[in-house]
Amino acid sequence: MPELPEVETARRRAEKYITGKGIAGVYIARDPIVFQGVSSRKFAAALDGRKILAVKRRGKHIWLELDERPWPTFHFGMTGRFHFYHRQSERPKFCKLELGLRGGRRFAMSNVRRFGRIRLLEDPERCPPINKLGFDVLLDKLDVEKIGRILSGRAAAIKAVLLDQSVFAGVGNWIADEVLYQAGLDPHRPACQLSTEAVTKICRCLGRIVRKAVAVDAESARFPRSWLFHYRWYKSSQPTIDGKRIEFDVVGGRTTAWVPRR
DNA sequence: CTCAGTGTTCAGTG
DNA sequence: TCACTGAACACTGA
Repeated sequence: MPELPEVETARRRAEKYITGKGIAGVYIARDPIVFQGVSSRKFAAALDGRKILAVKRRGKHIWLELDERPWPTFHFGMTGRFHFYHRQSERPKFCKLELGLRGGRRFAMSNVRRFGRIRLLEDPERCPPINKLGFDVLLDKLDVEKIGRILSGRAAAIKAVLLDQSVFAGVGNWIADEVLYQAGLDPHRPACQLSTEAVTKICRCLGRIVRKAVAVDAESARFPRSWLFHYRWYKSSQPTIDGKRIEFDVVGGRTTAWVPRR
């Protein structure tokens, strides 16, 4: 589910479905990994009876603003999802948290692989990990000069730096590869060697890709046919795009699909 | 049966 | 302290 467009889409759906609703009934799964050891009693006590005022996002993190603190804060990991439904019998598999809402609706987060996290924070925006995040393409203006300065101090491959949440909040593996493909840049290039022109291109492509993905509700089938995204998954079959071979390397610890120039 | 995966964090190194 | 690398985390589906 989980790069910026998917997370923003989940945020919008949640905003529409649960804003203004009162919480009446909380289910918390016993899962010390996802809840990082915070007891289910403490969680339920913090949420039950509260009113949901807003649903906010920064990077890949989402939190609910309630009428009283602390506030629940979600990270999807690789497999986290939100669910919206009415009957308890529809509770999803691997449900970690379910809120009953006044009026009969239910809201839940599931997480198969347990890389996701649900935290209880006094002030999510000012607490780690959210206060450590860098530029969020949708919330912040991408300041090319500032970003250029950051990149000039990083010797790691640009692909690795694109994945660094303290620089580009919300960018994940497919967005990083898509940006570099559309910008015509080699993912192995040390970030500090990029020209101003290359940095400008990265910022432009990043903005365009994320906005477009959000505009189609992060439904990948509606991403433009020209995007590398559609061709990158068939690793074993030597895929091509536009007649050019797609290469697969591990860069920044992640599988990287890229197209050598010419 | 084996392995990779839309992610983060932490230990270890330089 | 900082930048960086690689492993660990947990589980499913190809």
